[in-house]
Amino acid sequence: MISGKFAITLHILTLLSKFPDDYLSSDFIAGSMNLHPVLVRKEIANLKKNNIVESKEGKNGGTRLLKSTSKITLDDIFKMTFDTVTLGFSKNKPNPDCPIGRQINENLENLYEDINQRIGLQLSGITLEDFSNKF
Amino acid sequence: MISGKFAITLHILTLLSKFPDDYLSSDFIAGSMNLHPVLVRKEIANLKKNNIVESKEGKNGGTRLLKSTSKITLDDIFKMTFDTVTLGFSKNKPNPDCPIGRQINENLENLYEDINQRIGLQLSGITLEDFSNKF
DNA sequence: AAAACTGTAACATTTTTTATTACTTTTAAA
DNA sequence: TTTAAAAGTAATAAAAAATGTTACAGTTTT
Repeated sequence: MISGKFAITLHILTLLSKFPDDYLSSDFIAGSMNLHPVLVRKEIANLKKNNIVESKEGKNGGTRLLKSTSKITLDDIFKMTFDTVTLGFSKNKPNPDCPIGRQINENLENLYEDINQRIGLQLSGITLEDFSNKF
Repeated sequence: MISGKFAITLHILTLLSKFPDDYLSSDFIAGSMNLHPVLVRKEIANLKKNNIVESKEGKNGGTRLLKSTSKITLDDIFKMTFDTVTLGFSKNKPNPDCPIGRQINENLENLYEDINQRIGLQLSGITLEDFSNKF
């Protein structure tokens, strides 16, 4: 999965930020986004791996934030849910005998690296707290 | 089609820039990227619509640049091949009774608009000539 | 013990992207 | 003046990616 992860994860975290003391169930969270609870749990698994949230199993279980909303940036979320933003590559092994084909992907890669650096910089200036305050 | 268009179009234009006086056939171009000629012609149709290239039908026909490589920026290409860069949305109609669900897409949209503005700014500083010179 | 959860793998479905075919039109050259 | 080599384009097919579902094991509270 690539697309969707960032938006789902940010949605989850925004919800958690509004109830910092409660364990929210994947069913409750899924209800807010009209999504299957299993997909929510998959993204929560990723958040746990990154020590952003903790979960409690069993009855009355659920998930809550581990870190302060002011200590989580959108760049953190970007990095843990998205590889890189790209505008596409030449995917069918371009002709190695053509000087353009031979180098196109390398040059695209360089370009996209720049783009991603700028996006990272921008997103690192926005905390989950900032984002959550918009609601 | 969304993905692929930018990379394919940039590849086409880079090739054309290396032979500014020749009409290159879609078959020749497709050969450089190991792609079906029909897909190449589709992207060329888009370039023609934007007055970047012209084509000649019939035997010995093909496509060539209409504009100077120093007058075409990567932002021009971005704008004509890509809607917007996003990190995804909540696509299943999030719950309108949830304050987060109700507003999530609007807030994501705002965020992505910023991202796209910055990408546009960056790409507008790179001409086709600049890019082509890397080969 | 029952109920309400999480965790996760396997599988199914849907959507998007990419590729192909088929056929029309145009032009240059033999 | 016929043939070959090209573009243009619509319709369809195939492949890949994303998303959704089921099923079931494990955990914790009541």
